[in-house]
Amino acid sequence: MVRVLDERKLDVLRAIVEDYVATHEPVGSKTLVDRHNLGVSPATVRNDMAALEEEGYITQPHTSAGRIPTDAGYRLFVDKLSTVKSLSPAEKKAISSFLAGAVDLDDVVRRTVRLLAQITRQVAIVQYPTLTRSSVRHIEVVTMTPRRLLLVLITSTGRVEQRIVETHHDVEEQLIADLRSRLNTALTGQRMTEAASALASLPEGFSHADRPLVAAIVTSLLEAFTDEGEQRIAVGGAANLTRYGDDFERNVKPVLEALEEHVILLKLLGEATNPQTLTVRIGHENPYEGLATTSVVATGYGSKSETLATLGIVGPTHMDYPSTMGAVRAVARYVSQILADS
Amino acid sequence: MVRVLDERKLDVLRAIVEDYVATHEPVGSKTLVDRHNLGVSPATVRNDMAALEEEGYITQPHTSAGRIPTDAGYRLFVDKLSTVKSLSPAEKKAISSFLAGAVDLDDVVRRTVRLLAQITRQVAIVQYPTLTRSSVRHIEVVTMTPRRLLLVLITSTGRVEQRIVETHHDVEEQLIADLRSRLNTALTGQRMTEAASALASLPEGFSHADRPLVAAIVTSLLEAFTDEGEQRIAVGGAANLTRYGDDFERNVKPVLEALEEHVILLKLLGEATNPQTLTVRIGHENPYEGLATTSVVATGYGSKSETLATLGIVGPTHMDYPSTMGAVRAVARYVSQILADS
DNA sequence: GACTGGCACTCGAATCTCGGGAGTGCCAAA
DNA sequence: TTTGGCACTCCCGAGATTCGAGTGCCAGTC
Repeated sequence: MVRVLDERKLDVLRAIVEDYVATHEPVGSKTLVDRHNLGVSPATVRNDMAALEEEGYITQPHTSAGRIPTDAGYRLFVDKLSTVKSLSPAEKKAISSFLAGAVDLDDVVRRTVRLLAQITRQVAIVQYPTLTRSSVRHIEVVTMTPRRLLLVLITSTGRVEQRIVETHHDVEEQLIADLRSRLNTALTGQRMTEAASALASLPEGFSHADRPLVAAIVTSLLEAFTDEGEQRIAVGGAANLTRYGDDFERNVKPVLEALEEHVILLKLLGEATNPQTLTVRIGHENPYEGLATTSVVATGYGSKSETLATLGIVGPTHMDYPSTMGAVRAVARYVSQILADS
Repeated sequence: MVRVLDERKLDVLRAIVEDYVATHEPVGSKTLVDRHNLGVSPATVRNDMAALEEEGYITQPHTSAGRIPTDAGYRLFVDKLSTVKSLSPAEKKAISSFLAGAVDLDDVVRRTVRLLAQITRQVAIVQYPTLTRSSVRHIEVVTMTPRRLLLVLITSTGRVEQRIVETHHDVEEQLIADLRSRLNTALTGQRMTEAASALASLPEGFSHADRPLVAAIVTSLLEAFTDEGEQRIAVGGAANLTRYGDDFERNVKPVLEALEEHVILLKLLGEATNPQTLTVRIGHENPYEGLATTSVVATGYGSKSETLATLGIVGPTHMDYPSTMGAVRAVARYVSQILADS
């Protein structure tokens, strides 16, 4: 009965999505025919619209209004009806030179967030490279006060992690030096997971008296290795939330709240995919109530063989998917490239 | 002619401010007399109101509406008519225990922002301790690749600053070790400003061939010492912007934009005052257009003798000043205390 | 069978009207 | 100087009305 594949019906859906994204107003059959040259009459379009509504791709805010796409409509649009839009050479140039100016990892992330927010005109989210996927570059032990040590962990990705360890007795410089050299001998170059297990046998090499201190340090480092000290995330472009239109309370507030909860953000970004694959979550597909009118476009970044972390944007469901996806993909690629050079 | 000091007139102003802050609605003479026991008739209050309006402390949104305070009105209220409200013992306890759980400087700042936003229900801003006011605890030089060095600067306040230095030739481990020890001998314990000048003579101790590298490192460190690598700032509680009422575009958007521009934020926070003094900037007093309906409450934190940095909140001019000021002051004190213990 | 023009119908958005009421300013009296 | 009285202003909200974009359906044409 229902012709699933009807070329023109899909054209109509595409036109509706494009129009609605551009105007943010329900689109009617007449307008549609005027604006896009579909080569058929409004009446015909109306028939198709009725069918599309029947199938759940579009809906009417109220009788006698135009149609707007449903989440399912956007989904179909993204999956079948659109192609990711590449950036212009000028834009690519701008991205690459802007990122190239970064002085350290923090700076790379900060710049990336800024850039992504600016290009997409949406809220940008960038996760810092995960610790577990990198290896130990160096461990430093610094005496702050005689009873307080600062551990500094430097990873292969350039990330610096710090932990404070309190002791019950004054610690001698000699012991610190010893610790420092043993830690580095044992751990440098190891991947985080391996390093964690290598730590276990560390206390053995020390005198009985020093064991408690060493144990405390081991605990602290383990914590650092296993990312227990939360994932770091950078957010930018919150001012773009203005673009949501009105109904601030319902649309914008939940997003602002989510942006402050890194746990939620991580869920939104989802499992890191490789840089070739874009994840798009539309409206209700998001694992967080309150983002019913919000979509997430995310992708992983890192080397070809290994994804370091995820970045993406958050915006209203009625965003320009082809351009946004293109921008996210491009930025992810350039960041990967910059990091690969390190 | 104009009696500048009229006790009752000030009472009326106080009542207007308090009422308006509570209800966010223009307040009329009748309501005012009902709600606060002023002991006079509405007619009398009306006379006072007319005078207050004449003097520029209150205004009418339109004829035949109640009055709302002007910026000048809030200013007078803050300066003369209100006393900073202390927190309850329970709240103090909560603050102190929440902050005590912090594991490092970053964590202290993150927790502070969160706390401040939560207590005041406003947007919180916390500046990281300024580098220039702290001293060098330790400098670490790490080889990342043979031609790429990572400098890690650890300050007395526990802040960790990193810089990458590229070289033209491979660098030998021996040289690195030499550098590390000389840097630390020369700089450890020095204040940033002194350290900067001590750096100048560093290259002298090295062979001619090594000079370029040492010079590059010196440049990089100087940059780090002098805070050129921008001030770090943490922001939280943006979701509280909902509290502004409507007119999103005019009130909320500029604030969101300002929050992303650290340069602007620094100006807003203003010169660090000592922890005893609260700075309040009301509406147009702010050095940034677009914050006409916004006030800033800020104060410094750090030790008694020395202010490390500034923290504060940003909110609508019609905020509850006594409570907000109390909260900001309290948080600043507790943070100072936590940091002093380090 | 697919498309089209025509037509009656629906219903939200914008405009208007209008009365109620909160609030004001002014004045004369206490 | 304070107060009660009073006329006046003007915002706000509740209908009432109009307007028009958009729809669904149907009969006619290719």
